[in-house]
Amino acid sequence: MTSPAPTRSRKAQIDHTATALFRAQGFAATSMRELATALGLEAGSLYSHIKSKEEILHRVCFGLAQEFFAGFEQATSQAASIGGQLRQAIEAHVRVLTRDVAASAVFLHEWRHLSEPARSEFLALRERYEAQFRALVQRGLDAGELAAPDAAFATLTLLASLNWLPTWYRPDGKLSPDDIAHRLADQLINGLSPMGE
Amino acid sequence: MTSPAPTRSRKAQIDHTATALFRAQGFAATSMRELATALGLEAGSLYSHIKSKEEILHRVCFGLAQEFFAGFEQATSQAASIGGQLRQAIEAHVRVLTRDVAASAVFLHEWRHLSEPARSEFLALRERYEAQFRALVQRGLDAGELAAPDAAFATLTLLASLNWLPTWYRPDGKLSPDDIAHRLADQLINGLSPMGE
DNA sequence: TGATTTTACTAACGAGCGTTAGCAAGTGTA
DNA sequence: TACACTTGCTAACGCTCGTTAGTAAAATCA
Repeated sequence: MTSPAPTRSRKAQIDHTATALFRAQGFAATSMRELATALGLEAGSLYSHIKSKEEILHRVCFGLAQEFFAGFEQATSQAASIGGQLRQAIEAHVRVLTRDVAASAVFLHEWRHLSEPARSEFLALRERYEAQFRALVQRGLDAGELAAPDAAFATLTLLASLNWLPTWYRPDGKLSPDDIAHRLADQLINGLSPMGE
Repeated sequence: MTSPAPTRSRKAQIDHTATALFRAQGFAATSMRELATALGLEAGSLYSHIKSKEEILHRVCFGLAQEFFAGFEQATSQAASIGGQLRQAIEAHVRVLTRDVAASAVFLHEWRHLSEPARSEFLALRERYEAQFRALVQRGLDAGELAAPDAAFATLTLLASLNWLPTWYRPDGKLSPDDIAHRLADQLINGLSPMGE
Protein backbone atom coordinates (compact mmCIF):
# COMPACT_ATOMS: atom_id res chain seq x y z
CA MET A 1 0.00 0.00 0.00
CA THR A 2 3.05 2.20 0.11
CA SER A 3 4.15 2.70 -3.49
CA PRO A 4 2.79 0.58 -6.32
CA ALA A 5 4.29 1.89 -9.53
CA PRO A 6 1.29 1.74 -11.91
CA THR A 7 -0.95 3.69 -9.49
CA ARG A 8 1.65 6.41 -9.29
CA SER A 9 1.84 6.77 -13.02
CA ARG A 10 -1.90 7.29 -13.57
CA LYS A 11 -2.05 9.69 -10.67
CA ALA A 12 0.96 11.57 -12.01
CA GLN A 13 -0.73 11.70 -15.39
CA ILE A 14 -3.80 13.29 -13.85
CA ASP A 15 -1.66 15.80 -11.98
CA HIS A 16 0.21 16.67 -15.14
CA THR A 17 -2.85 17.20 -17.31
CA ALA A 18 -4.65 19.07 -14.56
CA THR A 19 -1.66 21.35 -14.12
CA ALA A 20 -1.73 22.29 -17.79
CA LEU A 21 -5.46 23.07 -17.62
CA PHE A 22 -5.16 24.98 -14.36
CA ARG A 23 -2.47 27.07 -15.91
CA ALA A 24 -4.37 27.82 -19.11
CA GLN A 25 -7.80 28.48 -17.60
CA GLY A 26 -7.34 28.80 -13.89
CA PHE A 27 -8.29 26.34 -11.17
CA ALA A 28 -11.88 27.51 -10.71
CA ALA A 29 -12.62 27.61 -14.42
CA THR A 30 -11.39 24.05 -15.00
CA SER A 31 -14.02 21.37 -14.47
CA MET A 32 -13.43 17.78 -13.54
CA ARG A 33 -15.36 16.73 -16.65
CA GLU A 34 -12.97 18.76 -18.77
CA LEU A 35 -10.00 17.19 -17.06
CA ALA A 36 -11.45 13.72 -17.51
CA THR A 37 -12.08 14.32 -21.22
CA ALA A 38 -8.50 15.50 -21.69
CA LEU A 39 -7.40 12.17 -20.23
CA GLY A 40 -9.89 10.07 -22.20
CA LEU A 41 -11.93 9.25 -19.10
CA GLU A 42 -15.33 9.93 -17.61
CA ALA A 43 -15.54 12.40 -14.76
CA GLY A 44 -16.38 9.89 -12.08
CA SER A 45 -13.41 7.72 -12.96
CA LEU A 46 -11.00 10.34 -11.70
CA TYR A 47 -12.07 9.56 -8.17
CA SER A 48 -10.56 6.10 -8.35
CA HIS A 49 -7.21 7.89 -8.21
CA ILE A 50 -7.69 11.14 -6.34
CA LYS A 51 -9.80 12.29 -3.43
CA SER A 52 -10.74 15.73 -4.66
CA LYS A 53 -10.00 18.48 -7.13
CA GLU A 54 -8.22 20.51 -4.52
CA GLU A 55 -5.97 17.59 -3.67
CA ILE A 56 -4.34 18.00 -7.08
CA LEU A 57 -3.74 21.69 -6.53
CA HIS A 58 -2.35 20.95 -3.09
CA ARG A 59 0.13 18.45 -4.46
CA VAL A 60 1.32 20.79 -7.21
CA CYS A 61 1.77 23.79 -4.94
CA PHE A 62 3.52 22.04 -2.08
CA GLY A 63 5.59 19.86 -4.37
CA LEU A 64 7.04 22.86 -6.12
CA ALA A 65 7.65 24.66 -2.85
CA GLN A 66 9.82 21.77 -1.82
CA GLU A 67 11.82 22.04 -5.03
CA PHE A 68 12.46 25.72 -4.47
CA PHE A 69 13.76 25.08 -0.98
CA ALA A 70 16.01 22.29 -2.15
CA GLY A 71 17.42 24.47 -4.93
CA PHE A 72 18.16 27.34 -2.61
CA GLU A 73 19.83 25.14 -0.06
CA GLN A 74 22.08 23.56 -2.64
CA ALA A 75 22.96 26.94 -4.14
CA THR A 76 24.01 28.51 -0.87
CA SER A 77 25.71 25.53 0.71
CA GLN A 78 28.71 25.75 -1.56
CA ALA A 79 31.42 28.05 -0.33
CA ALA A 80 31.45 31.20 -2.42
CA SER A 81 31.25 34.96 -2.14
CA ILE A 82 27.85 36.37 -1.22
CA GLY A 83 27.47 37.64 -4.76
CA GLY A 84 28.31 34.19 -6.03
CA GLN A 85 25.77 32.60 -3.73
CA LEU A 86 23.13 35.05 -4.87
CA ARG A 87 23.91 34.28 -8.46
CA GLN A 88 23.63 30.55 -7.77
CA ALA A 89 20.37 31.01 -5.92
CA ILE A 90 18.95 32.98 -8.82
CA GLU A 91 19.99 30.29 -11.25
CA ALA A 92 18.55 27.55 -9.05
CA HIS A 93 15.27 29.42 -8.88
CA VAL A 94 15.17 29.78 -12.65
CA ARG A 95 16.00 26.13 -13.07
CA VAL A 96 13.02 25.07 -10.97
CA LEU A 97 10.76 27.52 -12.79
CA THR A 98 11.76 26.26 -16.23
CA ARG A 99 11.72 22.56 -15.38
CA ASP A 100 7.92 22.64 -15.40
CA VAL A 101 6.53 26.00 -16.49
CA ALA A 102 2.91 24.97 -16.13
CA ALA A 103 3.42 23.80 -12.56
CA SER A 104 5.32 27.00 -11.83
CA ALA A 105 2.49 29.14 -13.14
CA VAL A 106 0.01 27.22 -10.99
CA PHE A 107 2.31 27.55 -8.00
CA LEU A 108 2.53 31.31 -8.52
CA HIS A 109 -1.08 32.12 -9.30
CA GLU A 110 -3.52 29.40 -8.27
CA TRP A 111 -2.50 28.81 -4.66
CA ARG A 112 -5.28 31.09 -3.40
CA HIS A 113 -7.84 28.48 -4.34
CA LEU A 114 -6.45 26.27 -1.61
CA SER A 115 -8.83 26.23 1.34
CA GLU A 116 -7.71 26.72 4.90
CA PRO A 117 -5.54 25.62 6.53
CA ALA A 118 -3.54 24.69 3.44
CA ARG A 119 -3.65 28.22 2.15
CA SER A 120 -2.05 29.66 5.26
CA GLU A 121 0.54 26.91 5.35
CA PHE A 122 1.45 27.66 1.78
CA LEU A 123 1.81 31.37 2.44
CA ALA A 124 4.02 30.63 5.41
CA LEU A 125 6.32 28.54 3.23
CA ARG A 126 6.42 31.28 0.65
CA GLU A 127 7.32 33.87 3.25
CA ARG A 128 10.06 31.62 4.61
CA TYR A 129 11.54 31.24 1.16
CA GLU A 130 11.51 34.96 0.50
CA ALA A 131 13.07 35.57 3.90
CA GLN A 132 15.97 33.33 2.95
CA PHE A 133 16.54 35.34 -0.19
CA ARG A 134 16.22 38.58 1.75
CA ALA A 135 18.78 37.46 4.32
CA LEU A 136 21.21 36.60 1.55
CA VAL A 137 20.78 40.02 -0.02
CA GLN A 138 21.22 41.63 3.38
CA ARG A 139 24.49 39.77 3.93
CA GLY A 140 25.60 41.05 0.54
CA LEU A 141 24.81 44.61 1.57
CA ASP A 142 26.63 44.22 4.88
CA ALA A 143 29.69 42.82 3.13
CA GLY A 144 29.67 45.67 0.63
CA GLU A 145 29.26 43.25 -2.26
CA LEU A 146 25.83 44.64 -3.13
CA ALA A 147 24.35 48.11 -3.06
CA ALA A 148 20.70 49.00 -2.49
CA PRO A 149 18.76 51.31 -0.17
CA ASP A 150 16.74 48.43 1.24
CA ALA A 151 17.21 44.67 1.24
CA ALA A 152 13.48 43.94 1.39
CA PHE A 153 12.70 46.12 -1.57
CA ALA A 154 15.61 44.81 -3.61
CA THR A 155 14.57 41.22 -2.90
CA LEU A 156 10.99 41.82 -3.97
CA THR A 157 12.14 43.32 -7.25
CA LEU A 158 14.54 40.49 -7.81
CA LEU A 159 11.99 37.75 -7.23
CA ALA A 160 9.49 39.68 -9.29
CA SER A 161 11.71 39.54 -12.34
CA LEU A 162 12.21 35.83 -11.85
CA ASN A 163 8.59 34.95 -11.19
CA TRP A 164 7.31 36.64 -14.30
CA LEU A 165 9.28 34.14 -16.32
CA PRO A 166 6.55 31.47 -16.60
CA THR A 167 4.31 33.96 -18.37
CA TRP A 168 6.64 34.29 -21.34
CA TYR A 169 9.07 31.37 -21.25
CA ARG A 170 8.66 28.74 -23.96
CA PRO A 171 10.72 25.54 -23.68
CA ASP A 172 11.33 25.56 -27.43
CA GLY A 173 12.68 29.11 -27.49
CA LYS A 174 16.20 29.90 -28.56
CA LEU A 175 17.46 30.57 -25.05
CA SER A 176 18.21 27.58 -22.87
CA PRO A 177 17.20 27.68 -19.22
CA ASP A 178 20.83 28.19 -18.28
CA ASP A 179 21.18 31.06 -20.76
CA ILE A 180 18.15 32.69 -19.23
CA ALA A 181 19.39 32.15 -15.72
CA HIS A 182 22.74 33.73 -16.55
CA ARG A 183 21.27 36.73 -18.30
CA LEU A 184 18.74 37.34 -15.58
CA ALA A 185 21.41 37.22 -12.93
CA ASP A 186 23.61 39.58 -14.94
CA GLN A 187 20.89 42.09 -15.58
CA LEU A 188 19.59 42.09 -12.04
CA ILE A 189 23.00 42.43 -10.46
CA ASN A 190 24.58 44.79 -12.96
CA GLY A 191 21.56 46.76 -14.15
CA LEU A 192 21.03 48.26 -17.57
CA SER A 193 23.56 51.08 -17.36
CA PRO A 194 26.83 50.76 -19.28
CA MET A 195 29.65 50.05 -16.84
CA GLY A 196 27.04 50.32 -14.13
CA GLU A 197 26.89 54.10 -14.49
CA MET B 1 -11.95 59.04 3.07
CA THR B 2 -12.63 55.97 1.05
CA SER B 3 -16.38 56.10 1.67
CA PRO B 4 -18.29 55.85 -1.60
CA ALA B 5 -19.14 59.27 -2.93
CA PRO B 6 -22.86 59.77 -3.56
CA THR B 7 -22.01 61.04 -7.01
CA ARG B 8 -20.49 57.75 -8.06
CA SER B 9 -22.95 55.92 -10.23
CA ARG B 10 -24.26 52.54 -9.23
CA LYS B 11 -22.50 51.08 -12.22
CA ALA B 12 -19.15 52.43 -11.03
CA GLN B 13 -19.82 51.00 -7.57
CA ILE B 14 -20.50 47.61 -9.08
CA ASP B 15 -17.29 47.77 -11.11
CA HIS B 16 -15.31 48.80 -8.06
CA THR B 17 -16.66 46.09 -5.77
CA ALA B 18 -16.41 43.46 -8.48
CA THR B 19 -12.80 44.40 -9.12
CA ALA B 20 -11.93 43.85 -5.48
CA LEU B 21 -13.62 40.44 -5.50
CA PHE B 22 -12.08 39.40 -8.81
CA ARG B 23 -8.71 40.27 -7.42
CA ALA B 24 -9.14 38.40 -4.17
CA GLN B 25 -10.81 35.25 -5.53
CA GLY B 26 -10.43 35.34 -9.27
CA PHE B 27 -13.09 36.03 -11.90
CA ALA B 28 -14.39 32.49 -12.21
CA ALA B 29 -14.60 31.92 -8.46
CA THR B 30 -16.61 35.08 -7.85
CA SER B 31 -20.38 34.65 -8.20
CA MET B 32 -22.89 37.32 -9.05
CA ARG B 33 -24.74 36.53 -5.84
CA GLU B 34 -21.57 37.17 -3.89
CA LEU B 35 -21.05 40.46 -5.69
CA ALA B 36 -24.66 41.46 -5.07
CA THR B 37 -24.40 40.67 -1.36
CA ALA B 38 -21.24 42.77 -1.07
CA LEU B 39 -23.24 45.66 -2.51
CA GLY B 40 -26.33 45.02 -0.37
CA LEU B 41 -28.39 43.87 -3.35
CA GLU B 42 -30.04 40.78 -4.71
CA ALA B 43 -28.38 39.03 -7.60
CA GLY B 44 -31.00 39.87 -10.19
CA SER B 45 -30.81 43.56 -9.39
CA LEU B 46 -27.33 43.79 -10.82
CA TYR B 47 -28.77 43.36 -14.29
CA SER B 48 -30.56 46.68 -14.09
CA HIS B 49 -27.09 48.23 -14.42
CA ILE B 50 -24.93 45.81 -16.35
CA LYS B 51 -25.45 43.38 -19.17
CA SER B 52 -23.26 40.53 -18.01
CA LYS B 53 -20.52 39.47 -15.64
CA GLU B 54 -17.96 39.56 -18.40
CA GLU B 55 -18.90 43.13 -19.26
CA ILE B 56 -17.42 44.22 -15.93
CA LEU B 57 -14.18 42.40 -16.62
CA HIS B 58 -14.05 43.89 -20.08
CA ARG B 59 -14.43 47.41 -18.77
CA VAL B 60 -11.73 46.95 -16.13
CA CYS B 61 -9.20 45.38 -18.49
CA PHE B 62 -9.62 47.79 -21.39
CA GLY B 63 -9.96 50.83 -19.14
CA LEU B 64 -6.63 50.13 -17.53
CA ALA B 65 -5.00 49.44 -20.87
CA GLN B 66 -5.97 52.91 -21.94
CA GLU B 67 -4.39 54.38 -18.82
CA PHE B 68 -1.12 52.60 -19.50
CA PHE B 69 -0.98 53.94 -23.04
CA ALA B 70 -1.74 57.47 -21.89
CA GLY B 71 0.96 57.29 -19.23
CA PHE B 72 3.57 56.06 -21.65
CA GLU B 73 2.75 58.68 -24.22
CA GLN B 74 3.02 61.48 -21.73
CA ALA B 75 6.28 60.10 -20.32
CA THR B 76 8.01 59.90 -23.68
CA SER B 77 6.62 63.04 -25.27
CA GLN B 78 8.74 65.31 -23.15
CA ALA B 79 12.16 66.02 -24.56
CA ALA B 80 14.76 64.15 -22.54
CA SER B 81 17.58 61.69 -22.91
CA ILE B 82 16.58 58.12 -23.72
CA GLY B 83 17.50 57.11 -20.19
CA GLY B 84 15.36 59.93 -18.87
CA GLN B 85 12.44 58.84 -21.00
CA LEU B 86 12.80 55.27 -19.81
CA ARG B 87 12.84 56.44 -16.24
CA GLN B 88 9.71 58.51 -16.83
CA ALA B 89 7.98 55.61 -18.54
CA ILE B 90 8.79 53.32 -15.62
CA GLU B 91 7.43 55.85 -13.19
CA ALA B 92 4.28 56.37 -15.24
CA HIS B 93 3.72 52.63 -15.33
CA VAL B 94 4.12 52.40 -11.56
CA ARG B 95 1.77 55.33 -11.08
CA VAL B 96 -0.98 53.58 -13.03
CA LEU B 97 -0.35 50.33 -11.16
CA THR B 98 -0.58 51.96 -7.74
CA ARG B 99 -3.56 54.20 -8.49
CA ASP B 100 -5.83 51.16 -8.30
CA VAL B 101 -4.00 48.03 -7.25
CA ALA B 102 -7.04 45.82 -7.41
CA ALA B 103 -7.82 46.85 -10.96
CA SER B 104 -4.17 46.35 -11.87
CA ALA B 105 -4.16 42.84 -10.47
CA VAL B 106 -7.28 42.02 -12.47
CA PHE B 107 -5.74 43.55 -15.58
CA LEU B 108 -2.63 41.44 -15.15
CA HIS B 109 -4.19 38.10 -14.21
CA GLU B 110 -7.88 37.83 -15.07
CA TRP B 111 -7.88 38.93 -18.71
CA ARG B 112 -7.84 35.32 -19.89
CA HIS B 113 -11.43 34.94 -18.79
CA LEU B 114 -12.44 37.33 -21.53
CA SER B 115 -14.09 35.44 -24.36
CA GLU B 116 -13.18 35.94 -27.97
CA PRO B 117 -12.79 38.29 -29.68
CA ALA B 118 -12.15 40.51 -26.65
CA ARG B 119 -9.38 38.27 -25.46
CA SER B 120 -7.40 38.57 -28.66
CA GLU B 121 -7.96 42.30 -28.80
CA PHE B 122 -6.64 42.62 -25.30
CA LEU B 123 -3.54 40.60 -26.06
CA ALA B 124 -2.89 42.74 -29.12
CA LEU B 125 -3.03 45.87 -26.98
CA ARG B 126 -0.69 44.33 -24.48
CA GLU B 127 1.78 43.38 -27.17
CA ARG B 128 1.66 46.89 -28.60
CA TYR B 129 2.42 48.37 -25.21
CA GLU B 130 5.36 46.05 -24.65
CA ALA B 131 6.64 46.84 -28.12
CA GLN B 132 6.70 50.52 -27.26
CA PHE B 133 8.79 49.80 -24.19
CA ARG B 134 11.04 47.52 -26.18
CA ALA B 135 11.62 50.16 -28.85
CA LEU B 136 12.56 52.66 -26.17
CA VAL B 137 15.07 50.27 -24.66
CA GLN B 138 16.45 49.55 -28.11
CA ARG B 139 16.96 53.26 -28.77
CA GLY B 140 18.81 53.42 -25.48
CA LEU B 141 21.08 50.58 -26.54
CA ASP B 142 21.75 52.18 -29.92
CA ALA B 143 22.59 55.49 -28.30
CA GLY B 144 24.94 53.78 -25.85
CA GLU B 145 22.92 55.01 -22.90
CA LEU B 146 21.94 51.50 -21.90
CA ALA B 147 23.77 48.19 -21.98
CA ALA B 148 22.22 44.75 -22.39
CA PRO B 149 22.75 41.75 -24.66
CA ASP B 150 19.18 41.88 -25.92
CA ALA B 151 16.48 44.57 -25.88
CA ALA B 152 13.60 42.08 -25.83
CA PHE B 153 15.00 40.18 -22.88
CA ALA B 154 15.83 43.33 -20.96
CA THR B 155 12.34 44.70 -21.54
CA LEU B 156 10.66 41.54 -20.31
CA THR B 157 12.70 41.58 -17.14
CA LEU B 158 11.96 45.23 -16.60
CA LEU B 159 8.21 44.90 -17.02
CA ALA B 160 8.30 41.79 -14.88
CA SER B 161 9.69 43.69 -11.93
CA LEU B 162 7.03 46.34 -12.37
CA ASN B 163 4.10 44.02 -12.84
CA TRP B 164 4.78 42.03 -9.72
CA LEU B 165 4.12 45.16 -7.72
CA PRO B 166 0.34 44.66 -7.28
CA THR B 167 1.02 41.40 -5.46
CA TRP B 168 2.83 43.10 -2.61
CA TYR B 169 2.04 46.81 -2.73
CA ARG B 170 -0.19 48.15 0.05
CA PRO B 171 -1.46 51.73 -0.26
CA ASP B 172 -0.91 52.27 3.47
CA GLY B 173 2.72 51.16 3.39
CA LYS B 174 5.55 53.47 4.30
CA LEU B 175 6.70 53.98 0.73
CA SER B 176 4.70 56.38 -1.42
CA PRO B 177 3.99 55.42 -5.03
CA ASP B 178 6.59 57.96 -6.16
CA ASP B 179 9.18 56.56 -3.76
CA ILE B 180 8.54 53.12 -5.17
CA ALA B 181 8.71 54.36 -8.73
CA HIS B 182 12.06 56.04 -8.11
CA ARG B 183 13.59 53.09 -6.35
CA LEU B 184 12.40 50.65 -8.96
CA ALA B 185 13.82 52.78 -11.74
CA ASP B 186 17.13 53.11 -9.89
CA GLN B 187 17.47 49.44 -9.17
CA LEU B 188 16.50 48.32 -12.64
CA ILE B 189 18.79 50.77 -14.39
CA ASN B 190 21.75 50.63 -12.05
CA GLY B 191 21.50 47.09 -10.74
CA LEU B 192 22.53 45.81 -7.35
CA SER B 193 26.29 46.07 -7.73
CA PRO B 194 28.10 48.90 -5.96
CA MET B 195 29.16 51.52 -8.54
CA GLY B 196 27.53 49.37 -11.17
CA GLU B 197 30.24 46.83 -12.04
C1' DT C 1 -6.24 -21.55 -10.23
C1' DG C 2 -8.78 -18.17 -7.17
C1' DA C 3 -8.38 -13.79 -4.56
C1' DT C 4 -7.46 -9.20 -4.68
C1' DT C 5 -6.49 -4.88 -6.46
C1' DT C 6 -6.74 -1.52 -10.06
C1' DT C 7 -9.23 0.91 -13.22
C1' DA C 8 -13.17 2.67 -15.28
C1' DC C 9 -18.04 2.89 -16.20
C1' DT C 10 -23.16 4.72 -15.64
C1' DA C 11 -26.33 7.28 -13.16
C1' DA C 12 -27.50 10.39 -10.14
C1' DC C 13 -27.39 13.70 -5.89
C1' DG C 14 -27.77 18.43 -4.13
C1' DA C 15 -26.00 22.70 -4.79
C1' DG C 16 -24.79 26.68 -7.09
C1' DC C 17 -24.23 29.09 -11.44
C1' DG C 18 -25.44 33.36 -14.82
C1' DT C 19 -29.27 35.23 -16.37
C1' DT C 20 -34.24 36.63 -17.41
C1' DA C 21 -39.15 38.08 -16.77
C1' DG C 22 -42.40 40.62 -14.58
C1' DC C 23 -43.61 43.73 -11.14
C1' DA C 24 -43.39 47.73 -7.94
C1' DA C 25 -41.70 51.68 -5.56
C1' DG C 26 -39.17 56.03 -5.80
C1' DT C 27 -37.48 60.15 -8.40
C1' DG C 28 -37.28 63.86 -11.68
C1' DT C 29 -39.60 66.42 -15.45
C1' DA C 30 -43.40 68.61 -18.07
C1' DT D 1 -51.21 65.96 -12.86
C1' DA D 2 -49.11 62.36 -15.89
C1' DC D 3 -45.09 60.31 -17.81
C1' DA D 4 -40.66 58.25 -18.05
C1' DC D 5 -36.59 56.62 -15.99
C1' DT D 6 -34.05 54.43 -12.41
C1' DT D 7 -33.57 51.06 -9.10
C1' DG D 8 -34.50 46.90 -6.85
C1' DC D 9 -37.33 42.95 -5.71
C1' DT D 10 -39.06 37.80 -6.17
C1' DA D 11 -39.14 33.70 -8.58
C1' DA D 12 -37.60 30.87 -11.66
C1' DC D 13 -35.22 28.99 -16.09
C1' DG D 14 -31.77 25.67 -17.87
C1' DC D 15 -27.40 24.32 -16.98
C1' DT D 16 -23.05 22.87 -14.93
C1' DC D 17 -20.58 21.87 -10.91
C1' DG D 18 -17.83 18.42 -7.61
C1' DT D 19 -18.69 14.30 -5.84
C1' DT D 20 -20.69 9.57 -4.58
C1' DA D 21 -22.69 4.83 -5.04
C1' DG D 22 -22.82 0.72 -7.15
C1' DT D 23 -21.11 -2.29 -10.62
C1' DA D 24 -17.91 -4.76 -13.53
C1' DA D 25 -14.01 -5.86 -16.59
C1' DA D 26 -9.17 -6.31 -16.53
C1' DA D 27 -4.72 -6.82 -14.45
C1' DT D 28 -1.85 -8.63 -10.59
C1' DC D 29 -0.39 -11.90 -7.52
C1' DA D 30 -0.65 -15.89 -4.09
